[in-house]
Amino acid sequence: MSGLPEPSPPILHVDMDAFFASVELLSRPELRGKPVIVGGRSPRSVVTSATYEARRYGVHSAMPVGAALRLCPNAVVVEPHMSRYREYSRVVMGLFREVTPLVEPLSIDEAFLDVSGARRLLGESDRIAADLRARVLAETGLTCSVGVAATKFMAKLASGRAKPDGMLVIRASETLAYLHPLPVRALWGVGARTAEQLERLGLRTVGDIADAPLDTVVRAVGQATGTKLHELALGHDDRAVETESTEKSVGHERTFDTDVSDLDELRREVLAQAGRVAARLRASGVEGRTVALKLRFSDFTTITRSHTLSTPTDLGRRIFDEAWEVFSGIDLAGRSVRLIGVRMEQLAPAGRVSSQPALFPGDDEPAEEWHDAEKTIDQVTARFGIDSVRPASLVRAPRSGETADRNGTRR
DNA sequence: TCTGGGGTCCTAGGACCC
DNA sequence: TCTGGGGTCCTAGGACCC
Repeated sequence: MSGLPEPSPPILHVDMDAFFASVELLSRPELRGKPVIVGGRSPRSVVTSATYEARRYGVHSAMPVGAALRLCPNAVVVEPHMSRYREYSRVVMGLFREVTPLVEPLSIDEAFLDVSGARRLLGESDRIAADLRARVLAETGLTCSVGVAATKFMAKLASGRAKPDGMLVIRASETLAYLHPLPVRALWGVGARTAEQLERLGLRTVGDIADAPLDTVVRAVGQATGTKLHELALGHDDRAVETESTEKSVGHERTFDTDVSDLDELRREVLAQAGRVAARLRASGVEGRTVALKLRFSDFTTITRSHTLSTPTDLGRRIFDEAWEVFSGIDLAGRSVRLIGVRMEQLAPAGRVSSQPALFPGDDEPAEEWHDAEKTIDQVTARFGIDSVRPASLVRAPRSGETADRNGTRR
């Protein structure tokens, strides 16, 4: 190595702290400092976000709200307001884009930033990160944590370890020393199952994976995952920050408060979901070719059945017809249904109307029932005060569990 | 008060084609 | 005649992430 100072690492990973819960605290300041859980009101809802005061009791995301309350009986449960979170997401992503156009949103509350170009103008990346954190707080009242590193994976790892309200820089020269003592679970893509398989082979730490022959890792977890993990463990990750992404599927699903065996009720749910999926496809300007139906039974076994159409569609009627056809082919064997969902896959940009050979029967004059479903969606959106000026295709019905909110628009 | 809802990616087998 | 080999599409399930 030369005597030149190491350049500051180019990748930032920004992660909002307890995002949903923190947004709720903005409108309920009296709850600040208290254990707060964001979760639905239904008996089967889970924790979607929790303040650090609640986490101290062992509460974490995806935990049933009931279980969380047993751990932390004083916690205040707040229902989620997705549209509000989306709005704050839009604002913070906008702040990120003032730093660099190279922003890759990973989810509603986190993003990668490539600041390799911005450094010239804005200073070293740790300085950029500190300024950005201050800016986000000043503009939104929300805190975030930032990881700064040479690669995406290391930046994400760093932000996780900086939480909450912190920042961590891992220089390229420090990567392996930092990485290798960590448990395999720290690798991106290693969950409970994969960790178990790796540990069965005596691979306990990231360093163990780095030292193991690639073959061994591949045999344990498969070709793709094995290759990826081995690379990550060696500190290799050449993925670029991608500003563009294309959606691969659009779906809705619902877990019933109590299991359902009534076919009419299931049919109505599929009808409503097909309509919402179709509306979202149209809003995104895409059509889908594969209709997938998902069922989860009382015993939690889950199946999916799909069918690929000869031509793509963004019409609720067609999606419903196909989904219900698929449903009819399933032997329920007397089981009742806990969850049902409809998803469209194989998405592609919608063809121009003129390229459509013809409307399908019923699309120009919807069946009575179909018409009712569309009306229901319109009523719901109207009831929640969604801007009626906006074209219908840009408005979607609130998700179940999502409460009334002024702005129900997507994006 | 057992286990959400939105997704992505991978695997594996069979069909089908060349 | 005992059966090749690769590529692509479709389908089902599962792991994982936030």
